[in-house]
Amino acid sequence: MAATRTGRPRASGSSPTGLGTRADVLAAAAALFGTRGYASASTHAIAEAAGIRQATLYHHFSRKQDILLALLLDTVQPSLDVAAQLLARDEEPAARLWALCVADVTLLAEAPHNTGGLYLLPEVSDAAFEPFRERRSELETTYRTLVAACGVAAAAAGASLVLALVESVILQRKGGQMATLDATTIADAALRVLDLDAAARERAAASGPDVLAVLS
Amino acid sequence: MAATRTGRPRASGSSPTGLGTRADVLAAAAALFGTRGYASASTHAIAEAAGIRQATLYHHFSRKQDILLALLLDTVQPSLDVAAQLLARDEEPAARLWALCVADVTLLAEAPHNTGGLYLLPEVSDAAFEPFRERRSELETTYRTLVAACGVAAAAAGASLVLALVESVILQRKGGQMATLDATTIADAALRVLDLDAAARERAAASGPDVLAVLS
DNA sequence: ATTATCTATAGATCTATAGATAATGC
DNA sequence: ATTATCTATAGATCTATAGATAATGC
Repeated sequence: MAATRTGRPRASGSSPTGLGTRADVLAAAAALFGTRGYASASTHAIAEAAGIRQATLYHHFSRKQDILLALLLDTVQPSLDVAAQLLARDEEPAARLWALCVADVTLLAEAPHNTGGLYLLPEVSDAAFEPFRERRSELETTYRTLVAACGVAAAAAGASLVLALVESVILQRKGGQMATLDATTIADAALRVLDLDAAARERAAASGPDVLAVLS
Repeated sequence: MAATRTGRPRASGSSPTGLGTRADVLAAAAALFGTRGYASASTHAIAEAAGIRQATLYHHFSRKQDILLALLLDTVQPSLDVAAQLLARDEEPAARLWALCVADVTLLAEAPHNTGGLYLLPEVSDAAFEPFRERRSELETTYRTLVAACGVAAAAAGASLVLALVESVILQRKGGQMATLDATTIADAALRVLDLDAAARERAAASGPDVLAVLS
């Protein structure tokens, strides 16, 4: 059964991830883009970390930019999926926002190689990454919608602050510090930032875990 | 009086900033590092934007890294100055923390070319930028000290969240959106994140502007 | 004489393509 | 025959240095 693969074998070693060459390249690139930067992470260095020769990259990705684009899309998609589910439900908005924060913090905290931080690369403003920026913008819209539904007047400003708290995990990981903040701590903080009253915050934090539990 | 400068004249035009070549280079580099990234901003592109030839850069900076280092240090220094002054005063900690937040948000919001965001470049983890990282770490320590003095038990976690709110200005500017959040809004949010009681927050926000006013 | 600029370039990359090779699949 | 890898390389960079040049200062 063990899928024997077609094609010339690698010169040295085998798939570091054990998930195939595409996954090897993505993992290697995620690590290098995050630590050295996009342009400084050469296709040669990525290939070496992936256990293949430089030119073999181009059998899987036609341009270097496609590697970063794939990483960005793979990272934002799970957040978008959670956001879409929460937007469609009818629990209290504050409870759903709390659940969204917990889910996103968890995704960011547990993603290998801190891929959540890749969107901070200046190169992401390049036209090639527009498909990512569009989805990222959808995610922000969901935050804004939920914040508005919580009764916050300045929803855009509130959503910015909430997102800043959620993404503080990225900065924590970048700093190399142990993530001392757990997801619920940040979600609780988000509700305080929005200045919801104590009763509403307690209800949200109490029912939030149930909302989280129904997500697929 | 108009200081006629020595040295061969430029081939084309004159100092874009009007503040001399070093300032021209720093301004050009700040813009390009922020929009294209460190490695992708070639010394040729920086020089061109500064109105000089590529090789002339090296009369002012001996390595490309020194340009980024100068930008990073110039950006963090004013924050450190404010932080040191506030740490030495004896007003209520919450009022001083509020003032620090307002001062830092203002610096980040008004800095030309969003230089505050340069510390997010992956290349900053290189050994060459250790002098910056050390000062940056001092700034974080000041936040942590003030947060602890506010009576917050988890001071490190609290300081992380407060810094995330302050630095949300950087992300706002990166997104190209108009900065809809003003400094006091963010400082108020910081006190809520720390879960200070309403009376303490009101006192801090009331006396914060006076603390801010005495800073030199 | 000193300074800040310039032109020219060496040497070291780095991306992407061309074409060969070594497996499996039919 | 198809596939995934390999080797080799063209062409385009990019950083930093060497040395010339055109100003002012003494």
